Amino acid sequence: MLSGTAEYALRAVVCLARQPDGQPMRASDLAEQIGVPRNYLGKILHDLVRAGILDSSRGKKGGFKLALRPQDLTLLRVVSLFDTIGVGPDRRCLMGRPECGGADPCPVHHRWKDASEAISMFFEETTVGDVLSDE
Amino acid sequence: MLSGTAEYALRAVVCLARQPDGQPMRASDLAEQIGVPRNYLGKILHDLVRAGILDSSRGKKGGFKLALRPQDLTLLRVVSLFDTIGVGPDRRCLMGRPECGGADPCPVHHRWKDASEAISMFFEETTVGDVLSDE
DNA sequence: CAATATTATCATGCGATTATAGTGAATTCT
DNA sequence: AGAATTCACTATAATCGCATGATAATATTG
Repeated sequence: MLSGTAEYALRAVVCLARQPDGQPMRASDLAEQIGVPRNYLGKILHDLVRAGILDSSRGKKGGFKLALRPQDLTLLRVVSLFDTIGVGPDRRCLMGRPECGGADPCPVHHRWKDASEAISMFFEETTVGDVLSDE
Repeated sequence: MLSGTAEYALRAVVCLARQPDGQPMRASDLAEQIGVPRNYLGKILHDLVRAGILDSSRGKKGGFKLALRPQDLTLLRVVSLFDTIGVGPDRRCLMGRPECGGADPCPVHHRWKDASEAISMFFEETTVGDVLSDE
């Protein structure tokens, strides 16, 4: 449902959003806290920086921090860097019928569309702020 | 959203369900019809046989056929052989909190559950018979 | 029984994802 | 200035899913 890499990214982002005053956090600490191999997490964090989701700073008091307010960062923006969520524009019918679309849907087309859109909507509409809301 | 293998299996099963009188179909014919590499499909079909979804017979008039009535075969039973759909019993929280369950859900737990259950429900409640219903 | 057709199974290659190692560059502190 | 710390980047290895090909086992037919 979600690749390991995407899930790591999500946890890292949420963990950073919990930092008081947006204080930066070192990659090693982050890796230990969320249980992800240190070097691998480094690569993921770097991807997040290049996407503008995180800011990084080097040196003694450096680390990673969120570049946006949590409530402005959707889960989709994080996850879509690593996975393709939901049914893309070129996604064909579940049953492999190329002609299955608006005009000539297969019997299960609508039910499948509803279900898969529920997933897309979740990632589109949920923000990191929502995840934090009760802590 | 669904692995290639699972999708192949789904198409093969649907194709077999369309056979008149449950006549067996050879792996090669099936492979050609649904556009899947012959040898690879053989492996998938074998998996379906071991799961009790298909019957196979060797020799001159052999082939594969459904072992159940289409309306008694859910898509979940086919797909779950190859993919894990939705949130299984041991599936941890989306955010990686081991304690996230019924009693102490994280803020997005319910929304995530609703969305992912829409997918599970689709596969659980849709049968091969449903897919065939308009032909 | 022999010939043939078909599934069953194993061994292997390929590519994407996942993970590791190591070097270089920037920042901070003394 | 110099040392320590930390991210940036590249190269490489390990793992897994996907796909192919060849061979063995089994059933049907005559």
